[in-house]
Amino acid sequence: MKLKLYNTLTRKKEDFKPIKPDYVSLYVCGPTVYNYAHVGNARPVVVFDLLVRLLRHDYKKVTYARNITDIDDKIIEAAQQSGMAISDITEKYAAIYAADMAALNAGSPDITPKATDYIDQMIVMTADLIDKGHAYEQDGHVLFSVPSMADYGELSGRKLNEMIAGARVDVASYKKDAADFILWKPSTDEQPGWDSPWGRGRPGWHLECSCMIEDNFGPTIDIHGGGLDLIFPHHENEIAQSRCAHDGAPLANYWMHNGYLTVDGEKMSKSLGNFVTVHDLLEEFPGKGEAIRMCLLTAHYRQPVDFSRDGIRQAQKQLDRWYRLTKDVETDGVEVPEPILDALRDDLNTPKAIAELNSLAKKAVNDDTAKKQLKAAANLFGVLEQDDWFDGGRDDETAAIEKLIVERAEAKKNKDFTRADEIRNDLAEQGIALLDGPDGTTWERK
RNA sequence: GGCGCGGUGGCGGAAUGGCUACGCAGCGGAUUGCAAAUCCGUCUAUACCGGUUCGAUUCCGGUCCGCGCCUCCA
Repeated sequence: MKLKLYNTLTRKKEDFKPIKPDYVSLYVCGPTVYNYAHVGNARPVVVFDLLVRLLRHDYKKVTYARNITDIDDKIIEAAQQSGMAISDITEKYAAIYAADMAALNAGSPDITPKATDYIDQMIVMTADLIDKGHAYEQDGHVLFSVPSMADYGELSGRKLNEMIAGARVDVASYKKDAADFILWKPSTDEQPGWDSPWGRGRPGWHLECSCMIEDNFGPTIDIHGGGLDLIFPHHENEIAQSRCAHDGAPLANYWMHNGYLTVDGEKMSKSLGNFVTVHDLLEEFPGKGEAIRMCLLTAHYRQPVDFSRDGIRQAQKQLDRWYRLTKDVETDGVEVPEPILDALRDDLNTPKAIAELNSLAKKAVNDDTAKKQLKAAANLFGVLEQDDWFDGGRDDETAAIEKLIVERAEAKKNKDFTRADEIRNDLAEQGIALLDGPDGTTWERK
């Protein structure tokens, strides 16, 4: 089966055809680095990581870019409040972000462009848009002129007059039209800034993505991704900038947007305060990043996922079972079974793929080939990649546990079940479960 | 006000014009010194009202409920 993707631009599932037959270019909007990422922020990371794994399986070459926004008013604010230098803040949180996402088995993108490395390109594009009549300077600001673009709103399906009626916006005095948005804005002496034809200033939010895509890929990429909340205004404005700078060439042929992570049915967001950071969650579930990943993939990516610890526990149990089945299994040369690939090729139908994995797990009980296929397929899914799933991380305790297991075996031999159960219960209190099998006793950390 | 998404069993969550996955939990059994794990079996669902149809959970219309976006947001 060929890959099908739901395209936000057409609101339909479409057959995926990359610009070049063997190559796929993909750009996903990344974080603004001024604090910890929450679980909702992690959802697109996991979703698009899975897409990239599938694309790498099906295509010869894939280039995956995810940017880092390291210049933004929120970062400036964070610097003022903390007294830290801006670069210290952005480097610190970019590193934490990378580590937290890696714990969810989300691989590093091929390219991680930083906004501050693209200031020159942003100035060039801004000047170009002014030249082409799509932007204007006013009071030290440069604004994109939305009315100058005939088909503005194609992605979000909005019309200009409808938006203005919404009027939750205070229209700034320097805007000619309420919908116009900033390409470049002036900086005060305290604010970070770069010299430009319009004075010392800094770029607007949307511009970096347009420039990074142009610089790394050219005018048009295959897939552009991000969360649902980026459709408007961010992606709409990226399209406006890029298409007006590139004689109307599309910015991306396929636009993909993941649904929200919710908490009690409401969107998890920093402003609502109902968020849990990935960092904290990893401390709460040490060594179980894969369970968090799995939990995020239990629902189809365009559906909402309601966050709960119980969901993570459920995912963990599922993984426990798969891990037990594939212990010491090698996957050399084993192909991922087609039903699982086809489920993923159907617009990333992860629940279907998980169901197929489970049917494979059922078969794997007494079938070594199925065991290998299960592991290979799970690896494509981005799970079953840890060697220390059950005994993660605490080497200092291992010797003590094994010593108690020996003592208990001795006790059992002597029919001293009181002592044997005592050892079992003591270890259980430390979160260690003992499993008596035909070949002796093994243990798992819960 | 404008635009959009969704309501499936106790819970999570797919799919489909006819026979409704899969997982968790529950229940029964096998196994076990006990337990866990494992295996076998098993109960429960398509918000409401109309329409189209031989047949609708699926298509159409309406009602109710929940959520989102409308320049901070993944």
